[in-house]
Amino acid sequence: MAKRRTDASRRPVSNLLGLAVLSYLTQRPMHAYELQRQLKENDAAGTFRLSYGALYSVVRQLLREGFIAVAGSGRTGNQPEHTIYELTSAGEAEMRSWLRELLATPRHEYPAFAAALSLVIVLPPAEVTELLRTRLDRIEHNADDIERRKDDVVGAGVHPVFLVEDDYRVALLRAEARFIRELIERINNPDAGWFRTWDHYHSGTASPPEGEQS
Amino acid sequence: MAKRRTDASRRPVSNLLGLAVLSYLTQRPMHAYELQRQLKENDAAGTFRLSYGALYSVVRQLLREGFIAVAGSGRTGNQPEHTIYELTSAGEAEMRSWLRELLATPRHEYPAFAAALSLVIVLPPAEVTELLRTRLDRIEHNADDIERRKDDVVGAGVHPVFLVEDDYRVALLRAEARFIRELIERINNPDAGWFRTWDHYHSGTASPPEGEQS
DNA sequence: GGGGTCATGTAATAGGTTACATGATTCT
DNA sequence: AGAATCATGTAACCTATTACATGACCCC
Repeated sequence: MAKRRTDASRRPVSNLLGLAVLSYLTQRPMHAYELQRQLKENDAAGTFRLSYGALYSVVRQLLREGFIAVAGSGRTGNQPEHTIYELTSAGEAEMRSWLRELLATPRHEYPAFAAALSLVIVLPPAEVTELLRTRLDRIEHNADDIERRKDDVVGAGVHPVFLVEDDYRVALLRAEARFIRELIERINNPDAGWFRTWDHYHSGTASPPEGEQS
Repeated sequence: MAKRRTDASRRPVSNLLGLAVLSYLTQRPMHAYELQRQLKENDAAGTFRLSYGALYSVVRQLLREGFIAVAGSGRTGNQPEHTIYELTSAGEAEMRSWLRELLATPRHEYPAFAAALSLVIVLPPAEVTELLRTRLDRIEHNADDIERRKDDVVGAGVHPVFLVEDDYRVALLRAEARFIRELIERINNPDAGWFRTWDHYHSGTASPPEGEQS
């Protein structure tokens, strides 16, 4: 139960897998391997970065912070024995507070595509256009896949409230697709004069990416 | 120059800060502190997760992989001496290949909000609505801020091609705002029957989040 | 001339990823 | 009966974050 928040605003367990674990333990006590199985079944793997090593890590952390506790041990068949964990009341409080924060407060994230865009000037515009077309295709396929899968699950009787993350993903992917289409337009519209800037960057003594430089 | 890719598809330096460093070094050799200054000036801090510790780490890795090389050392005034790094041709190749990949291939990311949405059923719908309203507000402010800042910079004479990341961010934020508005509608539309599912989850022996369970 | 902030890093720690281990089932 | 996969973890390694260090310069 080590309380040592350097920064009062940060949570003692920061990995979001921890939140998933807490919420799954509201159902009933489980052992680590079972948590993994459940997470996989609900393909939470699309939402949480899930690896068995990480899972063990967060379970240890949750235990250290007193958010979960050992509820005994068990064994199935002749498989290795395993430790069973249960949610504590501190853990339930943490889960709620964490969820509230995540819902209400947008956090600054660092999508890889934004990074790439910020440096895009180092590649020639024709190549960039080509690469963007490829991405556009893939993005649209991803969105279609998610939608299809979701429809299947809903068709199988699951209420849509359990699949809002999918809607969210699709909304973002569609928005990205629109953005890319417009970007391709802008790059290749001669009136916008992007080619000139590009050429200038490549020929002269280059000014830095994003460079507002003398 | 340790080459040890367990998985052929993964890059030996994975931190995106490394890409930024490579691209900045195309301009001229620099030392680590100067890189940091440049990155801050172009507020790349909004795009790359930037901390001085991480920067040093990445520089070491790039060096180890032969993507950059020591180009001597220098000193300004009476300040501590510093090591100057330059881009190698391997480094330039890596930078281009990396950029191409980032542009063409969408990578699966794990936004915190998606995680929260996937567990949203554990909070009562009225509270969720309230929290979402708060987020909506903040999202819109964020988008406005980015746009304003971008307009300022463009107004100061920088070509928009150097600020596409901002457009991208704004596009995603606006899309998220739309999504949240619709979600609030859906939650509170009695015809959609979300309340019933919610209540049922909270009353009975709870079924798991996302639960397609017997 | 003392207090802050700039310039330049190093060191300690903790978190996450990956590889490895090993007995039980199940499949063919 | 041997191969593959399941069930259950532990250990090693690498990375990233954070704290600490220390001399210069600058402002009041």
